[in-house]
Amino acid sequence: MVQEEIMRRGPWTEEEDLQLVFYVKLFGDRRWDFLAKVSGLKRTGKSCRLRWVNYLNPDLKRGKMTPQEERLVLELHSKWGNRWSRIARKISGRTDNDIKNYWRTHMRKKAQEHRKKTTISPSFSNSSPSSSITYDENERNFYDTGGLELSQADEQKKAGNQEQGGESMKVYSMDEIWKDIELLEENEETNYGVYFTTMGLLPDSLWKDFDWSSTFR
DNA sequence: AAGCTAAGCAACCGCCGCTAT
DNA sequence: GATAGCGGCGGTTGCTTAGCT
Repeated sequence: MVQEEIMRRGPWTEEEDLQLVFYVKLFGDRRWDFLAKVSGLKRTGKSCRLRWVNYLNPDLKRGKMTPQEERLVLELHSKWGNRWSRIARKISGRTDNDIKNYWRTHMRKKAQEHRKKTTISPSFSNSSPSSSITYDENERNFYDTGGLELSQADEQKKAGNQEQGGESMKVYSMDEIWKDIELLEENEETNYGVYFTTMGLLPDSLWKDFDWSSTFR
């Protein structure tokens, strides 16, 4: 008879957090399945890893992205596309999830600005009055760029496909869109210094109250 | 004050690649 | 070499909070 252990799902409780931290300190942050079992947490190894990597790891930075970080994300994303973990490794204290979430929000905003622009100022759109691109498609285009490094091969393939596909509607390349975004960013650049000096990192109560120094020693 | 919408964040899912057996 | 198990990654979803009407 197989005993199916009922796994807990959803938000983590403070007790679970403390328990996980304790066992990670004890056994390290590698063997997640083992950790999940030995800790007695009714969570999967994956869930434990995710909780640690995205929340409990004391090396994580909390709070809003700094302008420097934002620029770095933009730069690296234009280079690597949606390789979130790779980007995250270059930005200390930020997780792939952080960056992914940031990008999603950021791109949603940009897509909206872009949409406004195209409705207010048709010149941007190279006068394509009956553009059949829906908002969702626009949003996805903004969100899901391949990155320069990774997409070059794809772009070549796509170019070939377009030729084969014959007549296709006018769609703006990501290069065009990115140029536009970069222009926007540059125009905003002068404000960054002000934001940077006034912006602090605001850890939540857990981080304030928890004695990490004694836990990790 | 209540309702609505957007933004932010945490967590899950499915897939893929690596590794041990 | 085949394969099962695990960790890691990217995509997506859903809940909470903040801001606006």
